[in-house]
Parts: sequence; C-alpha cells; structure tokens
Amino acid sequence: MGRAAITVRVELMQTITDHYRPGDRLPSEPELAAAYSVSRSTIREALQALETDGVVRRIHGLGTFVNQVAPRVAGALDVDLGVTETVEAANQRLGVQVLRVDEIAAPREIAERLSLPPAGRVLLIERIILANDRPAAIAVDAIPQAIASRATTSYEDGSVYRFLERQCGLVLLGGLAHVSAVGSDKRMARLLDVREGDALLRLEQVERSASDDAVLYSLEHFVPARFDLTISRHRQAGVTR
Amino acid sequence: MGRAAITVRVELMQTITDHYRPGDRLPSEPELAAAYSVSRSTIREALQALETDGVVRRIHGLGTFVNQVAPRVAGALDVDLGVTETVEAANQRLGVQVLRVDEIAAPREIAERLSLPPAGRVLLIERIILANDRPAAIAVDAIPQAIASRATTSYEDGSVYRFLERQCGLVLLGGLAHVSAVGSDKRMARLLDVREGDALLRLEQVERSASDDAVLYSLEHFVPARFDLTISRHRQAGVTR
DNA sequence: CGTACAAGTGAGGTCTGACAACTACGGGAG
DNA sequence: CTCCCGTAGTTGTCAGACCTCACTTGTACG
Repeated sequence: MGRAAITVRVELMQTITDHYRPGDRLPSEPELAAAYSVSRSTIREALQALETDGVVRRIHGLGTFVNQVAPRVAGALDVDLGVTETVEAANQRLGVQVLRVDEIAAPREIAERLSLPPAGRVLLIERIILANDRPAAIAVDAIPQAIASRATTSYEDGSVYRFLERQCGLVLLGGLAHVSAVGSDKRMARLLDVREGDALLRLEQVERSASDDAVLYSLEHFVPARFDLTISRHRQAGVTR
Repeated sequence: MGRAAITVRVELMQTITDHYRPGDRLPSEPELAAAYSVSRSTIREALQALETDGVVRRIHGLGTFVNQVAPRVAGALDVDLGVTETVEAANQRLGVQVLRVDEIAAPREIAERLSLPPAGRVLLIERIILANDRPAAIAVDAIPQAIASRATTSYEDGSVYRFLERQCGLVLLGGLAHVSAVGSDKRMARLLDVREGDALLRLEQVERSASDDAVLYSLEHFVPARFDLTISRHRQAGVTR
C-alpha cells in the first residue's frame, strides 16, 4: 500500500530543509515517486502543497526548485494557534497564569461577534501568558455556554484550542484575525509589567467550526518586545499581474 | 484540450462564492470534472488548492464541503502585497505622497537585512499612504542599487512591488514579515496626524526573489484606527495532534 | 566562420481508467 | 429492538500514456 500524500509531504519537507539549499533543483517527479515508493500523482499532490506553502516553485519544462525556506511555525500568526501554542512553537519557556474562569452573561460586543442573543451566557477565560518568566501576553477567550457544556471535564489551564478540540470534540478550521495596535491601559500595564501607554499588539479573532458555528471569541494583547511574531507572506499563485 | 488547473480553480472559487453556502456539499469529483470538461486529476488539483486556502474541506468517503469563506484580500496581511496594493484591495480611495526617493549609503541595520556590505548603496523610498484622504501608513522601502539599476525607468510613484516586478523584471515570492507595535515618535505623529505616543502597527519585511537574493527591505507603520488589517489563520492540514 | 533554424532531450501538465479505503445507510438475523 | 454486515457513493491512490514547454545540440546555410 502506498503511503499517504501527507506523509510524503512531511518527509519531503524534511529532506528539503536538510539536504537542499535555495535555488537547488529537486529530482524529477518520476524519480521522487520511485524514491518514496508512491505514484507520481501522490508526489505531485505533495509538491503542490509545498508550492502553495511557498517552499518550492515548479516551472513547466524545467523542474521543481527550492525557494528560500521560511522557518515555519515559530511565533507564526498566520497559522491557527492560540497564544499558548504559539509560545510553545517558538520554543520558549511557557507559563500560564489563569486570572479568571467564569460563566457570565456576554458583554454586548462579544455576544455580537459570537452571534449570540444579547446577554447570552459564555465561558470567559482570562489568562496571562509568560514567555521565559516574563509576561508576554494577556488573552481573553469566550466560549458559548452551549459549546463549553459539551466538555467532559471543565477547563483548568493550558491551551484553549486543545480544550475545544479534545474536550468539546470540535473540528477547528481557523478564521479571520484582526490585527491592530493599542496603547496599554492602566490595568494591562500592571498585569504585563509595562508602562501605561506602551504600545501593544492586539489580535482579535472569531474561531469557527466546520459547521460554521462561532465557537470562540479571542482577544489577545502581546508585548511586542518580549515575543517575536511573524507572518509568512507569499504571492497568490496564479494571480495575473 | 483541457483547460489549465488554475483556470478551473478560479472558476470553481467563483461558483462557490456565488452559489454555495458554508456547510454545503459540492458535487462529486467526477461530476465536477464533467461539468468543467476536464479530467478528474485537474479537478482534484484545483480542489486541493482551495483546501489549503481553507475554502473547502475534503473528507475521505464523504465528499467536499464548503467552509466559511473568508472575504480574501481585503486588507490582508498574509498575502504578499505592499501598502499601496493592500489599500487598493480594500477598495479604499488611495493616495500616495512620496516624501523622498534617494540613492544613499544604507544605514547599518538595513544593510544587514539586505545582506549588503556596510554602507552599500540602496535606493531608499519613503512614502505616506493615504486611505480615504487621511494618512494611514508611512512606508520606507530600500532596494539594493544593483537591483534598482536594472529598471528601465526610475521609480516615480505607485506600488514598489509593481516597480520591482515590471521595471526590474523580478519574480517576487514573498517572505517573513515581523509584526509589532510601537508608539509614534514626534516625526511620525506629525506626518500621520496622530498624537505622539499613539500606538502604531509596525510591519518589517525582507522580500526575496526566486534566486534567494534579498531585493527589498520594507518597513511600514500603520495607523490602526484608519485601516483594518486582517490575517487569515487556518490549521495546518494534516498536523496530527 | 558565424548565425539561424530544426530536431532532440527531459522536465512538468493533463488525460484515462482502474482499484483501494472510507463513510453512511439500510436490511436482515438474532 | 439491537447488532451486524452488505452495499452504494465518495475521496484517495495507482499505473501508464500523451501533451506542452524550455533548453540543448546539431546541422545547414549565408
């Protein structure tokens, strides 16, 4: 039985980062297919995924070439991770300090974002995330009570994303995040150990499940100096210029 | 002759946004192949691209389903666009005010980022971008002189990206952008018509060409209140947990 | 001798048909 | 009524062939 395309993709990615440099040409598709013991279709699928990820570049009649490889998923903002997972991915020492876990009536703004009736009940979680023992972010997460009540055990600490996926049995897809910058107010300044008015990076997002239900409202404020956040930008394939 | 996969992908995307709602199931791959007069391989390639873009979700044995479709490329930070193109994409009234276009010796920091020798010469462009007649961003772009001198005509105004692609004949791939937040200094406050100390969104990026040459250093400061910037976040396909 | 055109080579792009693996549904046995 | 298993429909993978494109090489002609 042939291995899955996703397996080949991961192995290929590993091989590329280990043995190839930007500009190098990869072996031809039939050669790769033989090397990985899969069909050419599977190799092509893996290569296409790598191409849309910006790792390689395929040119008709010439070959497949390695691009400048971005060190992915280290403080990345464009993959769907919560703050805790983001800090973990960047290999920083992680600490989480839970400020509150309450079931409350949602403030108007959150209720709107989650498509709940006014004052609908949500599970509200407020945490401070420590990276290398210094406060790096403050995160407010709100989960509709209808979703949170599915959980087998109540939220304690750790990643809210993992809680939703593992405890509530949800499939998360991602969503649009609004990124902005604000000055720190008095409370945040105290909690994050910065001066009042210092600029913070603000990330607001509504997470949706596969069935298009809003399952998580998330508002995060990062201290930019203590955590390096990156996004991978690449050209849309096939967009005519 | 069958049409190209990229064509099918664009048409499929259009059809989905026009005629399908989140959660809907698409016709089966053989049906789509017949409908678009291409082979199943081509349809699958298009569907895979849409899946990695987060538009659809394929489930083995069940079908292909439409996700919540993100309104793409409107103030998006995760696609590789300059400020001017970003403002254009968001359908805002665009204005560009060029502050300076100079060939200078690169400051140490910029020289490092561009892998130039100390005090290597760069074409430095500083602009203010107006959205709806209000200053929305200030952008500093530095292009190595070796690159800029390829241009058929010198830079006047408009998108620096278009200048690099059209005038210098480069193929741009994208790169990693560092996103941060800073307080406005006195000069920026005056230029952007904000108060000194007001939080600005800071985006720093080095753009690389296909041959892995650093071709553009870009530093942008956005006024968050005047321009809504979003990034599309989605789960990495196939990441086991 | 040099240039221009033609054929050759090898790469990715597409097509075809088949089979494997998986999911959901329904009918029949217990 | 419940459980098991077969079946239909879908995506995943395979194999082989041909097409299109970019570059290389060889050759004929000026």
